[in-house]
Amino acid sequence: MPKNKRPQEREAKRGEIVASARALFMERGFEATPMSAIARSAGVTPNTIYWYFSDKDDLLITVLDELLVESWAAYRGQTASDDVDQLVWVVDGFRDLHLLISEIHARVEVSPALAAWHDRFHAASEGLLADELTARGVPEASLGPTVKIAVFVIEGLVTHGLEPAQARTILETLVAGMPSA
Amino acid sequence: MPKNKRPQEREAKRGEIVASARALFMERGFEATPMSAIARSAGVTPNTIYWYFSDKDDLLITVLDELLVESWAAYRGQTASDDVDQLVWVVDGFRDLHLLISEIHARVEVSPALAAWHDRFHAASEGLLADELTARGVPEASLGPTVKIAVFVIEGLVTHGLEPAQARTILETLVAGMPSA
DNA sequence: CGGGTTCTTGACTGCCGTTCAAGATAGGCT
DNA sequence: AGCCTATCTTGAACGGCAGTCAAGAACCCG
Repeated sequence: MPKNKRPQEREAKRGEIVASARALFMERGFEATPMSAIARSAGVTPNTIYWYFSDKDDLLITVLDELLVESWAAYRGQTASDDVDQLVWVVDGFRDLHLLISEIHARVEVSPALAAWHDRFHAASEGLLADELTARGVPEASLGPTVKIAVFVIEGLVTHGLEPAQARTILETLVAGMPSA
Repeated sequence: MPKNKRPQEREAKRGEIVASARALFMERGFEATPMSAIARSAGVTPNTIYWYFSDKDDLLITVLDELLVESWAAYRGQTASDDVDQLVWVVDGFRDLHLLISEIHARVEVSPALAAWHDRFHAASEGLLADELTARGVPEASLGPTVKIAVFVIEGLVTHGLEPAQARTILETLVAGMPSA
């Protein structure tokens, strides 16, 4: 195309690739989705994807960033009544990402770029949770460990696919055991 | 070989394959270990492995069973002073398995055999932990959720590779928040 | 010393992520 | 108008992977 191809068209095609990848990654998982399937779904040859993304991990990270931005927006617009309700809401939101979440944790050991994304994600969400728990009266001293525990429980609930009812009970027990001022 | 080849030799070769697989799986992880590397390390052609094991997952499950038996024996022989010490001991034992543990959770979604193993493992270890916590005074009513929380925290600590000191602090906070009689 | 089971292997298939070099496209410049 | 060149697309190919297959080697039992 032209020297300065209108970035509109470029971004449109790029966006289609990301959308296809996102849908397939969420539905079948990362490893189970070949580049060829993403390409087919986006109406493109596999090679074309490599013009827009350096490799499959790069595409995954782009998808994850997109999901992250949307989740963040949804979180801001969420009506958090109870403490437990808030955690339940988070777990519910992650539920259809459980395939990806498990695979991310496995791939972190093999893809430095993904490891960096994972670290950023944890830092951000733990910071958010820390604010929330501080406001709820968790003392500064035990804040760090309490945040980690909550994060690990959330991850466990999601990756092990526990039923909503059971997840709620567990989160209630978790909150009941949190240190308070 | 013979009709009834002395099972000694057969088991010896099978054992060598398992030992090689175990070492490589633990060192590099499951996905990063090709069958060819296991074969080379065992002094065998890749095809030979398929005489003893139906596929790579079958070999993995054999390795995991072996590790499980040894862990169980070590657990029985362990001197559990404190509550926290006990959990710290468990986390320490799992530490060099963190590659495998992450990969198991991802592969559970794709390999029914591995999923079955994972379920059995959780049932067994949660049963064990339930006994332990009951003896420590956790009331029957909140036993289930408390066990799940502990398991998820242990898995989180292992897969995220937290430093021993940090892990201990987190486990202390966890135990402090457990319901008591 | 044959025969049939147990074991081993070389050759192969199909799929994967990724690379490469050739081609198509179309604005900017003269 | 017509070339230049950067941008984009693709067919073909590579190397590595898990797993299959059919031919062969090994060796106890009759």
